Amino acid sequence: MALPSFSEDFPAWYQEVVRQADLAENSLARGTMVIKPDGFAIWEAIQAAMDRRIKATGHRNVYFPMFIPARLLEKEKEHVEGFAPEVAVVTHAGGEELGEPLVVRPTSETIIWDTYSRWVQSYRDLPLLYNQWCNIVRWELRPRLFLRTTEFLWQEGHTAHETQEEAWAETKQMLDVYRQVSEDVMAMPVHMGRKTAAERFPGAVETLTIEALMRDGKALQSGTSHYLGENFARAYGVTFLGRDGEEHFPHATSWGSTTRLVGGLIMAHGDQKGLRLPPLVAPTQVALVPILGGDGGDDVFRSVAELRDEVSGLVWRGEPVRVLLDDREERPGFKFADLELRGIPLRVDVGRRDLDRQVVTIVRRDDGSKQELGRGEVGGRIPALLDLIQSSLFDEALAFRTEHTSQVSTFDELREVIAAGGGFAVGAWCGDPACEATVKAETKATIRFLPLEPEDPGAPCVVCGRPGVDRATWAIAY
RNA sequence: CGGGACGUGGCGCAGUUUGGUAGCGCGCAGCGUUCGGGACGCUGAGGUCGCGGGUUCAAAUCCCGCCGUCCCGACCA
Repeated sequence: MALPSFSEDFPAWYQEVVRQADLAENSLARGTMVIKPDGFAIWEAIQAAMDRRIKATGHRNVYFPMFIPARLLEKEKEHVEGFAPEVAVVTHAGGEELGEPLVVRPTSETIIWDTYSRWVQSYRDLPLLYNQWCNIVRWELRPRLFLRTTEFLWQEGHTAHETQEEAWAETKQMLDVYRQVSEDVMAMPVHMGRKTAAERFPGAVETLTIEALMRDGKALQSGTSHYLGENFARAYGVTFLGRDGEEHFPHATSWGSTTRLVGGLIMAHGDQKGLRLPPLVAPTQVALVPILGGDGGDDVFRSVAELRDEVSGLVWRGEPVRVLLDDREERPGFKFADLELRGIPLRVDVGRRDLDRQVVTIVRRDDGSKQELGRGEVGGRIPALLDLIQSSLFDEALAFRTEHTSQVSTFDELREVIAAGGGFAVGAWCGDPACEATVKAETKATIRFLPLEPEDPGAPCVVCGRPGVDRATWAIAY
């Protein structure tokens, strides 16, 4: 496979690597994908880390149905401005006509808030802190494996609170959970910020986002957390009797992260040889390659099998080290290239020459460096090397982001940054959606985020020259 | 839904202009030589040429209709 350079052909590189590394493939149904075992293992690792943190912040998991009565959507359309999802209507199932048409949920607010109306009566019932792991269907005209598909897996949290302050704190708290998983687990640095009205989730009062930078200079929205105000409570008639004896609407939040994170992971770390997986999410952390040439292959193989048993007994960050003995009937050179394509963090080569000298060769995927270790010390070194790779990938991605972030003070400068291969362009904005739209129309760049709290940029708007009211970060987005 | 390309073994393609026995590379199977950075030789399996109709002695090739896929826009996490 010829790996294109990032700047020229990154999406092609991406699709090709996803396919060859055997993570996912297009399904027969347009726009849907099959997630293959290694791709799913990466998702499971992200999911497990996310789920732990969601539970640690006091939330419990529930499940709401995927198919909901069509009439519920009508209710929501009446009350929530801009909410007009196109949905799949199901009239038959299991060979029978349904008594009333169902729709595939576009988002779950509808069924959840209809349910919450029956769960809430008093301030004593609040807060409701619920999360669900499920799949969701949205018609995407131009699918890209993991990044944009018709069906995807996600987590969505839906909470109801007594006060605005509490709901807003929840919104920010869950955004920080997303930041933690992205940075600490996936080694993918993200910015936390606030969306402009144009980019906001319909029905939300405020949408917060984490934005990551991919290696082709495009931004990826990797998770969102919404403060919904009283909008959904009003739409579904959810009220509670407050401490003051009066009837109130609860303040709501919702937040979600998806299998898109797997796509972000691939594009944040990948290089021209393929994937580079952070050890914490790598389905295989250490690959052992026996080099069997000539005589004495049996001895080499026996030695590698012993090493496999030793390494699989190691514990790294609370879990057994995931090790693979690559006993495929292929030449070593093929295996080296293939294991690199799959992004396996560490590779250990053992051949006749090593065996004679009681050493092994250990190779890091992140920087390609090789070192010789004594056969007896290799096991002891592996946890420290996994730590090093985990942190190096983060540092490298952070350095990349810093290099690809520019301060701009004029529209020309903004245009130049976007045209010159992308990255983030940071500058003053007057707050007028018209200026935002102008930039989008002329450069395709959008405001990815504003600071969590409005910040006086102390400079005129990059677009129109009127006084700036906020500091905006522009980029081309996936 | 607008603009553009393309449908030929599992994958990638040639062949279509000018109709005449369906080919190449990769992959796959067997055997042998190899094995420290994507090996090589020999043998072999695998295709109603997207679907339907028409023209013709003869259609992957020409004509008509349909279906599907991909790329660029709009939409989106």
